[in-house]
Amino acid sequence: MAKEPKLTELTRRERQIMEAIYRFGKASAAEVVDHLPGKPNNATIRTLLGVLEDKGFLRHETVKGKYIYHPTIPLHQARRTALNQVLDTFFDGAEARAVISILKQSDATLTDEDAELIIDLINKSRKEGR
Amino acid sequence: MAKEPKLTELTRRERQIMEAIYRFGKASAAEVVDHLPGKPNNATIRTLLGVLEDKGFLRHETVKGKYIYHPTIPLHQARRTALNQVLDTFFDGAEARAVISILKQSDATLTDEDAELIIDLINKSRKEGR
DNA sequence: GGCATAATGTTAATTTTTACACATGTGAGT
DNA sequence: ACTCACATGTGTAAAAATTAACATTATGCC
Repeated sequence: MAKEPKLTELTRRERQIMEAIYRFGKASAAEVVDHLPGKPNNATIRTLLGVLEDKGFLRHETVKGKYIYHPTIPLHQARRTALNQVLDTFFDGAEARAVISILKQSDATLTDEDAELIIDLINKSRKEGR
Repeated sequence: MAKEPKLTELTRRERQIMEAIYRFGKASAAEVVDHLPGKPNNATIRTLLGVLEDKGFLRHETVKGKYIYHPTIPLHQARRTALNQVLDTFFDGAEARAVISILKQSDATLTDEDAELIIDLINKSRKEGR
């Protein structure tokens, strides 16, 4: 079993697998292999799929004898975590807030404050640059 | 020596170190240790710093006997790579374009098309949601 | 200069990750 | 039901990553 899976603490292959599955929403072992750099051995991927399931990142359903894996962490939550990580590392506060605002469109509703901030930033960049 | 360093192909620790250094712009071995989860041994970090330098991700200058490490890949390029990775994995086309547009503010100037796209998306989300 | 403090480089050992061979199980068509 | 093709699970081995011990070199201050 697992508790509180953290997508940031995966090994390289594990991460590659999770990314592939998030891209497609779900995937079988063979499908994961097809979309992974280096086309690793099928058995290798199955091992790691099992590990990821144990760690609580994936669950599977059986369809005609095939295992179809799904992420347990919902897309909207995973994307938020992944993006926060990137923003914290590579962007400063104002830029990060602007990006976050845009993203709220998918999950929830943009607040007026968010929208104004973005518009301000856009106008500012228009004046300065060019 | 190195050739074409790819930030996406780092080990977990290596990645953590690079992230720490991008946050601060530069860092000594001791500073990296302080800001890393688990506070790993100083010697461990120095080994990895050496590896990262060999691989071409870092360079260092000597200041009063201390090594200060700097990323070789400039911030604007690293952020673009990191963000593209996240966008490709977790976001669909329209969302991704909107986010990218915002980011252009830091590197270059926003184009009119970019700005309009963002404003459209904002207005759309305002109408729909709420 | 000489000493204490703090930095580095190197090397080796442990732990973790990755890979694959082999045995077993499931499904579709004949 | 039989068989072929394709899935899966597991145990073992190889490769890679991570860790830290030890020796060396540099700095700052008396």
